[in-house]
Amino acid sequence: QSIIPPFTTITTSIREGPFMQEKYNPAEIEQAAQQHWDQSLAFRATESAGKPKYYCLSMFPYPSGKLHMGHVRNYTIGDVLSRYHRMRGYNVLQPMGWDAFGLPAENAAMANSVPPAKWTFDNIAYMKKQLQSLGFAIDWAREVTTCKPDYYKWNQWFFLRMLEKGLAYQKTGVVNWDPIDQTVLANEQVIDGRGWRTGALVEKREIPMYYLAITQYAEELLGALDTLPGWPERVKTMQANWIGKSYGVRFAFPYELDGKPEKLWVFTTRADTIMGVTFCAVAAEHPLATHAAKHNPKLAAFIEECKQGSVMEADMATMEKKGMPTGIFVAHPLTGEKVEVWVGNYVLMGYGEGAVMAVPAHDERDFHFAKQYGLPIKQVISVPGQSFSLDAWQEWYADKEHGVCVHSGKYDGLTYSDAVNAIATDLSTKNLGDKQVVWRLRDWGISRQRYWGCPIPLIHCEQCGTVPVPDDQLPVVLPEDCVPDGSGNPLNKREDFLACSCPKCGAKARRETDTMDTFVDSSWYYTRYACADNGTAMVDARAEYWLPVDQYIGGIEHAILHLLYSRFWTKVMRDLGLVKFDEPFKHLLTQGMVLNEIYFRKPESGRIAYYNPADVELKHDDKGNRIGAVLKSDGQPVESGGIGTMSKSKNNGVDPQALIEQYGADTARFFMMFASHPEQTLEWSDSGVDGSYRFLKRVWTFGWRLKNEWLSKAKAVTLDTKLEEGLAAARREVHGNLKQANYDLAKLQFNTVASATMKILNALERVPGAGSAAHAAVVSEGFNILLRLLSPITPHICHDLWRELGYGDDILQAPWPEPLEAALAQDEIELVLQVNGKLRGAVKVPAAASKEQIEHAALASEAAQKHMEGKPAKKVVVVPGRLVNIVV
RNA sequence: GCCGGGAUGGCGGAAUUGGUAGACGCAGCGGACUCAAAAUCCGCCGCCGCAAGGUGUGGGGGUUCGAGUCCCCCUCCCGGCACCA
Repeated sequence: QSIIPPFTTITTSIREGPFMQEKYNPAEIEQAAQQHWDQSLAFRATESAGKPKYYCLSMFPYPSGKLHMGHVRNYTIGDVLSRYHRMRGYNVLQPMGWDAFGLPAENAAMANSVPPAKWTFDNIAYMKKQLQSLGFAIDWAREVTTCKPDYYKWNQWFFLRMLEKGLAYQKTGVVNWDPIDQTVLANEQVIDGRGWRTGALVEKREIPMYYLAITQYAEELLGALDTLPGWPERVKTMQANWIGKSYGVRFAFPYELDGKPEKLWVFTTRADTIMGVTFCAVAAEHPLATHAAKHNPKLAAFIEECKQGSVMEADMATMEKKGMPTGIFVAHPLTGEKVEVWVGNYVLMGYGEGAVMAVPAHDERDFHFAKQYGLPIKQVISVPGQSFSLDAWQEWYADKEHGVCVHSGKYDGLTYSDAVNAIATDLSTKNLGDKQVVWRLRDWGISRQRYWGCPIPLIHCEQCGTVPVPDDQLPVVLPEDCVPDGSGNPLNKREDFLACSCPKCGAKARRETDTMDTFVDSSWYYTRYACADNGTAMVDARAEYWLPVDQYIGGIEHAILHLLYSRFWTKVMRDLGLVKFDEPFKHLLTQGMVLNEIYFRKPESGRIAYYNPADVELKHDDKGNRIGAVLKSDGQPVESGGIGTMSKSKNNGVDPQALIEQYGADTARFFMMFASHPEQTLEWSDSGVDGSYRFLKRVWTFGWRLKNEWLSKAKAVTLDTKLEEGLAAARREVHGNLKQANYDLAKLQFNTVASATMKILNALERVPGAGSAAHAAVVSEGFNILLRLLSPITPHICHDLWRELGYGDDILQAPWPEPLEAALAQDEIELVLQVNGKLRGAVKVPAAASKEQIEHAALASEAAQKHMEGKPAKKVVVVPGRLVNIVV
């Protein structure tokens, strides 16, 4: 239970007394510091400065209501980097904005009968205040809000440019359809295959949509990953796998339909197994399936069944694989053998050809499918030393590295690549196929049948068809007073929005009511920060100064979609001549998620109730092991649901506002940095916050003791003279920790930087000889370093103490601290002594000792003699500066 | 299911990338101050053991003088899977 009093109970200031220390009052000093930064326009960024630029960008928030811990973590990381680089002499830009379109606003509208616009703008106002109270060094003059016409106008303008270039086009796409509400559902709104509001079984439905041709950039998006050394390997790997370049063979099974010759096209990466094909499978929507179903009611019913369920890939991959024969046979392209075509619920129409060849002997899914339906299995690959059996699937059946062709006629004995080449050549000769590169990446469908998004700037005219809105009529403004009711897009009922005249013929026409995917908004906002005030162009020369972003920071959950779309958008902007850079983000830091415990009770009937961890008390045994948990309010047990990301649905969020109000922004920021490595998940802990607050109180108290008791004596001594060992040791610790902290900062490992500041304060508190001039000098030097090292993490307290101690007017202007080699130097060092790899003691040697001298000292040591038990040393391993290991 | 990541004391985490495992902090225990409590300060704190010592980084195997770190196999957890953002 926390016992730190809230700000309101803190007594008045007592600065006047010479030996009195003011109580640490974060509310007061944080407000004063923030006011100082505001008034001095400290974070206003301009292009003209003759310093290297550093554009530090955090992913902008969705204005969901209030900040959550993930935001605090994200923006603290960004702010630490911004302030650090600023002190390093960079011209820093750190902007902020709002990813303001999206589904939650419509849900809130339905729940509260408030228009999404009002809800969104209210949230923005509140969250902006919160961000300001955290003291982030943001240039608010560049704020961008994606739901405002001055921003989304350029989405529309750019979409029209892409349309002209053929990079935007129309085709049909499959969506989740709720048959009761008669509306399209987001994947998130489909729960166990049913609509979240109606409970109706969701259907797949094909509707016309607009797509952006990201696949035209697949090659560059993949290849350019190599030009991004500042990106984490894991993100690059995920993107490369997502783009998914694969080499294979596209080929056809010829057949006759109503007397006419036809071809069933498929694609495979395993053409070497083509002689093992025993059937084909097509998607339910495949024309061949439709044809076969005409006179086959059972098949028609099965196809209907396949159309049920969600469109999510995870669902498709985990569902039970089902199929039904069509009764249609095609010819094997090489042998001419008859091969039956099946409809399979696992074949996707939207991917590849919507049809696959099946080789049950060498594909795991086909194997199980064949076993289930009693289809033939024909082995055509063999691995030496392994024997094929129909009983169970074996990993090696799909091994292309060690396998060779068997039972494959002229291809027998060929390895994977030789077989693929030979078979592709033969298919090509017959005009039935060829080698082909295929991509897993699909074009980006941007149409959303939703209200709260950027209108797609198109007009439907009965005479002229679909006509783009002319540039001079942009933006197509979204009405801001609609309240959605869950039954489709309310724009369809807005005559004032719908009614327009055709730009071509002038006749009465209808506006397109689909809006854009919100990923469009976030694909280029980082460019707009450079020129947010430009009303006549999407970007201008200032973008060339600031971009690309030097450091981008955001959640790992965006590793693929957002980051890939942004890279794509940048390349299109470049090809349209708007910018000159190829990649938007030079360095990327993907922060881990913020997690918390989940507690719940499951009543015998009714819904699960989740309880916030703050309302739950844990029971421990004598040794501190957890033995249970009870709800504080009624003392009855609750069940543990493990840990998970903070979310409304699991009721395990922690409100940062309470944290800021109770402890102050500096404590919140320090704890966020201290609790874990920025790239790892962070498990929330209330008690850890107390420790951070205690540390800042100690910093404060130490600062005031220094000012009141010691500082005046510090000038009497210069630190280049030889210091007494206790003082020299303290100084070594300060500079050693600074050195380590600078090393860690370069690795963006802020948790150990925070630790280093704690170690430095610990060292300063132990400096011997308080009252002497030498003590004062060592302590003042150390504290000066501490304040600068700590200032990016906890800027307010450091700002205040820096001025109080007279170190300068503004710590923002101070240079970054560097360790002094002279302070680190040591005459004698201690090495770890091991015998047979086990720790047995230590040896002291002169810092400059040679390998032989170290060996000698080690062998002569008492600890070594004891543990060698008189046996001769077989080998002595010396690791300079670390250890010596004697092997006997 | 597929792709990516993770697992270290009672807890969050550290370990200079193969060299003292547990830095720093939280919790706990003991003590000082106090009429008392809070705050603050000092000390102890992986596990087993009185100790000597042994043992220990999710589990199993391997490489090495030496493995949390490298290799192989397995388990569990987290993120993403194209309409949550």
